[in-house]
Amino acid sequence: MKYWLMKSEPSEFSIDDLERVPNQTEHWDGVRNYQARNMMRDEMKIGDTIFFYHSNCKEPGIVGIMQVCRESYPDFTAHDPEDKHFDPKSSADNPRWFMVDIRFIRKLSRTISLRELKACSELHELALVRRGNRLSIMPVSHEQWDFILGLE
DNA sequence: GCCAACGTTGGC
DNA sequence: GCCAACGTTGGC
Repeated sequence: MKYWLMKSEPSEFSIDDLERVPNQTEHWDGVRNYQARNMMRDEMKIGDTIFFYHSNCKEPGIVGIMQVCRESYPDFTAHDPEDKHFDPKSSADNPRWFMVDIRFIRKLSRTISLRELKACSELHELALVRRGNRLSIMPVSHEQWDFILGLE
């Protein structure tokens, strides 16, 4: 089983939104970055666990845990001209973008902030805290996962 | 709202 | 294939 971190702007979709959604399950649509897509498409497996990260907000940080409950399939929002993430270069016949479904596991008892994560020498290899990082999906090692949960 | 750091696009 | 221009991300 692998570990991941996925970012979402809480003004778009927050951990509270995920907790409220039917079955507490949602598709992770809208990823339009090849590196992130490749990880979802090729590496994410059912049962992998994921940190839910709030980005571009007042207190950026890890706020919860979720789990992969359906492996990759085409991101159909790319084919809807009305959708914010519409991509005319993707089609149902030849999809360019993929997504997985994820299920809410739990909220953390507190936000583990980016500021706090940056201050931990144990996490210097984590893509999230590396300079200029913009990846919206990234792998987390088992050691990093346990360390971060130990901060809670 | 600013802006640095990226990724993508497209002319050549 | 290079690279300038442009668009986006996301912390601050």
